[in-house]
Amino acid sequence: MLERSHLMIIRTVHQLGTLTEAAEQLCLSQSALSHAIKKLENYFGTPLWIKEGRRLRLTQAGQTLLNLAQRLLPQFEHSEQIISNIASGGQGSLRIGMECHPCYQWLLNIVGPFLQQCPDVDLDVRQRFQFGGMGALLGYDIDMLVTPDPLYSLALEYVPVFDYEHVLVVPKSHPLANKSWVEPFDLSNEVIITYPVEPSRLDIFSQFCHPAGIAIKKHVQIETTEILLQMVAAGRGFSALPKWLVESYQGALDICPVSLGKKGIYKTIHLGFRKNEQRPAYLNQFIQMARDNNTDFLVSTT
Amino acid sequence: MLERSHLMIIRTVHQLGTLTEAAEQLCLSQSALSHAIKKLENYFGTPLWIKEGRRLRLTQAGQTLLNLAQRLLPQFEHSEQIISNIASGGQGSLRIGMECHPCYQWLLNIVGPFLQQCPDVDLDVRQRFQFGGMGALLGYDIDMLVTPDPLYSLALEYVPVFDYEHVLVVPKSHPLANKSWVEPFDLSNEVIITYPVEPSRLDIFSQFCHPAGIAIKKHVQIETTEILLQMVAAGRGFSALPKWLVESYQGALDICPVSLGKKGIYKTIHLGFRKNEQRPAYLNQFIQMARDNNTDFLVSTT
DNA sequence: ACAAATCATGAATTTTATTCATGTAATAAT
DNA sequence: ATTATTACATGAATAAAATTCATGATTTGT
Repeated sequence: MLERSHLMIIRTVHQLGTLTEAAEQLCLSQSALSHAIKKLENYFGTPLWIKEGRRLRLTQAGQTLLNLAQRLLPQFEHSEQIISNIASGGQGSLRIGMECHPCYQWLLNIVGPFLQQCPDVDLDVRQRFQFGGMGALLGYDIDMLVTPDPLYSLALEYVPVFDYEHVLVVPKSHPLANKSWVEPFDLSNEVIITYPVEPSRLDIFSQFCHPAGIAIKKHVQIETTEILLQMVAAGRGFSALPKWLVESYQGALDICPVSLGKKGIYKTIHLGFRKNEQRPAYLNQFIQMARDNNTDFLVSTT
Repeated sequence: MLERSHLMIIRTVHQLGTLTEAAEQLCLSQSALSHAIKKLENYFGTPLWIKEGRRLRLTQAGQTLLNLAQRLLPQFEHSEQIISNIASGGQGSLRIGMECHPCYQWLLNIVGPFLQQCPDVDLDVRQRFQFGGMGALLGYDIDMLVTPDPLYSLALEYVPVFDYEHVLVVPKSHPLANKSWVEPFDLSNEVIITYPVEPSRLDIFSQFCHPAGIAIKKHVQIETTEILLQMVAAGRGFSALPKWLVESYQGALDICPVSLGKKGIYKTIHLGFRKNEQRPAYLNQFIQMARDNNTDFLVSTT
């Protein structure tokens, strides 16, 4: 029968390229691995690799197994980790997925108190998902999703936990800094600096510029919030971030938040979960803390 | 190390309730199973069941493993099936998910020719999903989803394959049968017969009655199309179905399609797939056939 | 209290996996 | 070309693991 150890063989061989190296990593002799593979191929009645000279190439059957391995092995590993946590007196583990950079900043304020109140819970935060945050939830790669854009699914439910205004960030010295809001055409011919994500997922484009038919001058992508805001302060462009985040940096940098449109753009961070599934107590605890804590840090400064 | 065989033990014991029965189903002696369990519990350092008299109850760790087993074992089984199909000269397998009853009727017309053109492909059609059709796609429970209501996801893509009008079905003898369309208030105080799904997913309610603030007299749910239409013909109520489906029964039953609203309600069946994944040739073949065949059966009668 | 059913356990046995020693084939170096 | 090197395959020997057998302990229903 196809076992987990076989999947590990498939994955390791694929990763290292040669049986000898794979055997070493798997703590097996080369001979043992060779025997094991032969037996597996025999079991299926089809080769899993074809040997092109010294190179190994997966057959279609082998590819199928590799896909399976890459999906299932992480789940084995995670469950084993949960159980060893439980075995050593812990409560369980919580894997949080983040779909936006500002969410991460927000999360940091919740995580500290949570870890203190639930010291027996293992925490893991992830940020890149093959199939998006929703796919990660449904595929059991994460247990909770933090997102400002909850996508509907029958199988998921979302809890709103925090409202904020999404604002334009301009240098304090810029004329726009004195206005209380900007119009889309104020951004034509400006440089916009954002986190490196798809433009379609950036509200400043999808909610503000594009509906008004405004094209910007240039789009620059920067990974870290600090550098991004320093670029803005240096007059290299504008950005768009949560207002609370901008305000927390206002003491240190010459930047200024301005509303996007007269009414502003308001967002709500949601926590997403799989529906119809009994939640561990610590997960409900997390939700509770997230809802309670949602104004504590609005005045904090970095 | 936690192996597939352990997951099978967990699942079988949970399913049958006693170790003795489970051992039999697993083709093991009771003793062997007992030893295996003891070893596993030893490995994790925590019991997986607590014995309450003769009854077994899963611990939290055991519950974690049962969850894992119920998610992973079907995937093992499916991959093994695919590979044995490949091994015996086949091409692969295609698991199709259906989110609506009319889709099923539509699918039947495609499946026949497809099986003929791809005799080496195993086909499986599924209709109930724990996390909805989208969840089933993302969770690798199915490879293709047939749905008239494609839900957006970054990780999925949809191909429209067939347009149809969703119409009201009334008995031929009813006064409404002579009108070319009905208004929502025509349905107030009427009985509506539908397939047994959530009312929110039924277009006659969500797209027609509810927006107009119309409440119906009674909602009856019936599983099979034939019986449902016989009920309509017998004057027991109205229903709402694809026009082509109604027309295919008009020869046999005294029923009549009537448009919902002056403009009618038009739907499009979509095929959904995981994005960013290389598709087997037979899947593209299926899509092609689905798009080509989409008018062939509009004139057929049952 | 007794019979029936269920699970646990240690020792014996069988099965399975692994290693050792060696062979063969492909590639790289001289 | 020849030789050295690296990588994989194979059969027999060995080590490890799982399974059975025989039996004892515990719970449940009558």
